[in-house]
This record gives sequence, C-alpha cells and structure tokens, in this order.
Amino acid sequence: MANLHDVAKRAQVSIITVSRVINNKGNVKDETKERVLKAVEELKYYPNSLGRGLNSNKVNTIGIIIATIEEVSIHGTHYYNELMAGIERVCTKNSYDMLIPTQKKFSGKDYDYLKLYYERKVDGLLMVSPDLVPSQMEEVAENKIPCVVIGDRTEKYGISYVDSDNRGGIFRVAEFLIQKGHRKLSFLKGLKDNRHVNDRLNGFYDAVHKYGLTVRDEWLLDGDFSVDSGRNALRTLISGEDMPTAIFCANDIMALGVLFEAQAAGVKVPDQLSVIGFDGLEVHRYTNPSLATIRQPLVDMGYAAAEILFQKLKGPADLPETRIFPVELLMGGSIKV
Amino acid sequence: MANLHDVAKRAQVSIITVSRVINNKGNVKDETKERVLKAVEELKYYPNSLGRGLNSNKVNTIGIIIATIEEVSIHGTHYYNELMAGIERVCTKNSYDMLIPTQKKFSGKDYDYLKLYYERKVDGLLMVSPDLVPSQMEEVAENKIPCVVIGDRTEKYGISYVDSDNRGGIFRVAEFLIQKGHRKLSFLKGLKDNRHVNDRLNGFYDAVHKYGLTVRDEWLLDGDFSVDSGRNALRTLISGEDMPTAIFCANDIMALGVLFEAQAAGVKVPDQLSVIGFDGLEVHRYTNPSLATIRQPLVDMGYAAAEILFQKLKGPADLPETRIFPVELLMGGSIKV
DNA sequence: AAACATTTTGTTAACGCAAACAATCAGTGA
DNA sequence: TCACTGATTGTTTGCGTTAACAAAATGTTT
Repeated sequence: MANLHDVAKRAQVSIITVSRVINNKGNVKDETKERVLKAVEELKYYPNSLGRGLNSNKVNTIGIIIATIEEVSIHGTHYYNELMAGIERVCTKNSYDMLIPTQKKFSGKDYDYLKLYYERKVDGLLMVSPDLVPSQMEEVAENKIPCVVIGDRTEKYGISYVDSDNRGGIFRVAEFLIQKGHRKLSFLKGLKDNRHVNDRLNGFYDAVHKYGLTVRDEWLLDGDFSVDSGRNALRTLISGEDMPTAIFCANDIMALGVLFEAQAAGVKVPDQLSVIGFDGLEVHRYTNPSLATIRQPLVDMGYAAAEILFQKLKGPADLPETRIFPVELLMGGSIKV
Repeated sequence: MANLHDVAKRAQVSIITVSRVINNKGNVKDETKERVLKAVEELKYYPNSLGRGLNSNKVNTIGIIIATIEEVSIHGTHYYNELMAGIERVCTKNSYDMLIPTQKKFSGKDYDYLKLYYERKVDGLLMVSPDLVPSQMEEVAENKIPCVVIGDRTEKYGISYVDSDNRGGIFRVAEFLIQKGHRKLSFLKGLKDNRHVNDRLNGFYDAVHKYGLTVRDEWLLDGDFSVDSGRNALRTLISGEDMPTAIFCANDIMALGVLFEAQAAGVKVPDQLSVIGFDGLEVHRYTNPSLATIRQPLVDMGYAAAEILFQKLKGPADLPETRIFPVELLMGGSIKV
C-alpha cells in the first residue's frame, strides 16, 4: 500500500506538499499539484485514516449505541430502520461514517457506553434509549463528550436528547375519544415495564383522571407484544362483566390480535369496540377495518439527533439541546367517532 | 486522556510493560501486573485504537457496504434488519465492530467500494448486492482483499459470495402448482429489472417451459412494488380475455394489493385465483386468506457471509467460498392445492 | 560460587500523517 | 541593486501503540 512517502518520491516533492494537495490546504503551485495528483492516481494512494486520526484527533465517524439489532427489530417495528435512515442522511451530508459496536459487555461489567469514544474510534455518540447509570451520565456531561441521547430524557444531567411525546400523544388521542363520547377505556400493556411503555400508560391515565373516568381492573390487561396476547386480551374482555368501548394497545401487533379475535368472536369493530394501536406499522392500512395507530416520527428524530451531534462536533459541545417530537395519530376505521 | 506513558509513569514501569499487561502478552510478574492494572483503573486508561491499528495493521472492524438504509428498507421488507442481525451475531462473537460508510460517491466517480479498506478503516468487507464493475472485482480478487459478497454470484472472479436460490425457489413453487393442476400462470414483475427480480421471473419461466405451458402476454404484468400496482394488476387480469389461475408477485406488498382488489372485485382467492408473494413479510399471516409467500433465510445468509469473512481474516484470504441458501415457501390460504 | 537458563523489564524504531517551524524562491518598490 | 513581501516548498517533531532487540534480575544446576 502506497503512503505519503511513496507519492512524494514519485512526484519529486516532499511529504508535506503531498499532504497539502490531498487536503487542499496551504499554497501549492498548480504545476506541482498536478504532478502530485498524477502520482496519487498512479500509485492508487489512499490516505490512511489511522495516521490521520492519530494526528488530528478526528476520525470522521460517529458511534451509534443501540441494543442488538435483533432486539430492536422485534415485534415487527421499523424502529431501527427509520431511526437509522434519519441518522444516515445527516452523516452522508457531513461525510461521516457510522460505527456500530457489537460488544455489549466490557470486562464483565455493564456495557461501557463510552468505550468507543475513549478508544478514539468515533468522534461522538448517538445513544438510543441507553441504560446509563447516573455516574456514566455525569461522566458524559463533565467530560463534555459529544453525545446525544435518543428516546430518553436526560435534562437533569445536561445531556442533549431527542424524544417523542408518547405520553402527551396518547393523552390527546384518549381525550379525543372521550370527547366523542367514550367513557369506558381499557389499556393493553406490553411486556416489560420500560419507560416507553409506562409513558404510554401514563398518557392514558392522564386523560382518564382529567375526565374522572373509572377504569375497571379487568380493563388493564397484560400483554407481551404478540398477536396472541392481543387475542387473549379480547377474550378476557369478553368474559368480563362489562365491556369497554375502546382499547389502547401498547403496540400494533397486539392491536392486530385484538382485531382478529374480535372478528372471530363477533365483536363489531368499531361499533362495539374501538381499537387503537401504537407504532404506525404499514399493516395498519391493510386490515379490515384499517387500524388507527399512533406513530413516532422516527426518521425525523434520528435526523434531529444527528444534527445536534454534528453541531456539537463543530462548535462548543457543552450547550445541551433538546427536542421533543409530537406523535401522530394515523386514523383508521377501527375508531368510532 | 491518559495514554500508555501516563500509566507507565504512575505504575513506575516502562511503557512496554504496560502494553504487555493490557494485551496479556509476554511475561509480567503478578505484582507488577497488579500495579499496572491499578494505574489503568485510576487513570481510566483506554487503549487508543488508532495507535494500535497503525502499528498492528488491524482495527477490529468490518465494513458493511450496502445501498442507503432508506433504500434497502423500502417496500416494507425486513431485508436490511435480518441481514444485519445475522452479521451482528458473528461480529459480537469475534469482538469486531461494524462500520457503515455513508459516502456513496468518491471524487465524483462511481462509489469506490474499496475506499474503506484502503483507508484502513476496516479489516474486511461485506458487500450487499454491490454494483461492482469488472475492474473492481478483479482488484478485490488480485489484491486478496478480505471480502464476501451477499446477493450476487461472483464465482468467475474467485470472490466468495452468499446468495439465495430465488430462481430455483420460484421454479419449485411453480412446479408444485402445476402438479396440482394449474395451467394458467401469471407473473407480476417489480420496478427495475435488477438481477434479483429477473431471477424470480426466470424461475417462473423455467417451470413454464419445462411443462410446455403457454403464458399469455397480458399475464406478464408490470408493477412497481406498491400495493396500488398490485391492485392495478388484478384489474388488468379481470379485464383480459382469459383469467389465469395463479399469480406470482415479485414482492409481498404487491401481493397484498392483488388480495385486496380481488376481495373488492369479487374474485375468490384461492378458488378462482391463487396468489403467491415474495419476501415472507410478517403480514402474510394476518391477511384473509393468509398469503402464501417465499422467504429468503436472510439472517442465516448474513451469518454465513460474516463467518466466511472472519475465516478469511484469520487464515489465508484467497480461497473463495460460496454458499447458496434455498428459499422457503411459507404456506398460506391464498394457494389452492 | 560460577555458569547457565529463564523470567522479567527496558530501549529503540516504526506505523502514516499533519502541525509547527524553517527555508527557499519569485516578484515588488525604493 | 537591495531590502522586503508573499508564495511555495521542506524539515522536524509528535500523535499512541507494538515489534524487535537488549539488558537486567532471578532461579537452577554443578
């Protein structure tokens, strides 16, 4: 592999002159420049990013820290794809590459989210719903590590973040239904009690409390994000003493299960039961009736997070910036209005 | 940021001793080792991967060259996710990170697929359905660049690849239908005539020719991978002089369109028309009737490709290895048997 | 205790690049 | 012609690491 030295020798100039030509920095006579470029071409010279990075402390790469792709892609969501698509656009614009670490453990302890940065493999970090412990958060803030969090609220540490307003979104949709006359609302929860799922449930409660509705215990259903748990939920409702008029599902896949079982059991959607999903999967348009669902603007969120990160990489990295994106109700025939 | 020198000073040893401890290489007295590790801990030392890479010519990263994520994720396919999930597993196993380049152009010319490697940002390359020109292929082969192609057949260049047998798969499904009595087969093509889409069509032709069937011109339909083009296709068939008894669709989304329009137009599926999709989208189980579809084992393909690449990174990189994965028919109610 | 082997530690150089500084050259005005 | 300016080119150094070689310390045998 040719290096600067080889090119310099061939072009009959010094190393630094070649460097200047490559980087378009400093004055070089046109004639010399041509000679150098010719040598670069002939030797198929590529600047070594390691040498470059070692010297300039910049590698033109950002790290994207995220659960395993497999994990993020389950339940049929487009979460990972859309987020990445947004991030990718900004990276392309800025000529940066994206690095995805795979080692989720570091010397037996919890994953060291900052390893990638400290090792100088990346210039900055995008962290997707990280499980940072407080000490790590403080480390990020104190050391002014260029970093933006997606899907968590980190304001108390002074760390920039981008999130969607799940809670407010569900609240508004629930409010909308209540205003349309619904009084008996139910909620089908998801598998783990992570923050996102709780937010959704909280938005539901916000509306319920605001309008002084009562939610029967049997209307708070447990699910595991699967179609079957949606089916089960509907059966549970049917076998109860009183049917709700609407059910909020923590994800679309479970909402599908509810729809299918409703059809099988002869429950009319939306006349007897309105069904609301969460995720905005493409399928929602293809069910019968079509499924009303709530969608996070994931592409925009990825884009925004990356934009904030690059802003930090260029200027001072210490000013925390924050963006909350509203979620969107994708209307469907599964809601009675 | 602490470097080897700082750690050495604190531990009262020489730089190379610290290096030895970090890399578990060579003999170091237990007592010394402890002192060094203590200093590492106290100074929060992380080995700089740039210095390391520059010296050892190894960066523990592989590059994944693929069209933009946005592009690969359209039409609702899980192509990208599944492939990446397979690759990720192998990378995790081998403690390698994954680098995704974003610059699809290099100095105004076509994308330089090898840039990442020549710049020493990665140790090897996984190339997903690349549009390599012959000279680049030869370059890969001649220079023994560790590289595995996914989704193309590169045997004539001696480059390792992993692919699925789309052609054979469709052939077998078509043959199956023919054996079940179908004589009038139609095919709904996709947008561009890329190799994959052609393969699918060719498999169809293989079966048609083998059994001496005639395919009316109006049974070869043009589509653009969208639901609407599926709907249009069905309308075209209805308005024709003779209806086929089965339609193969180049992707699932178009097959959905066919199903929907069939329902709207009163065409009975599968009694009057069998519908076969391609991709194996999750939705296929949720339509009514469920959609028969053909699935590539993408996770396995990603896994296999990565495995081959790591084998090259360890041993001699010149022996080309190849794997063709059979596709799978996911049965559904949309086929009359 | 001397000779030797083995373990342990250290010195130097190199990887490829660019910043800081130094030197040369051509052109300009006095 | 000479001093001066600006353009152009070159030399040296350091970024952080490890390999190769060198030296010192320890242990073992006679």
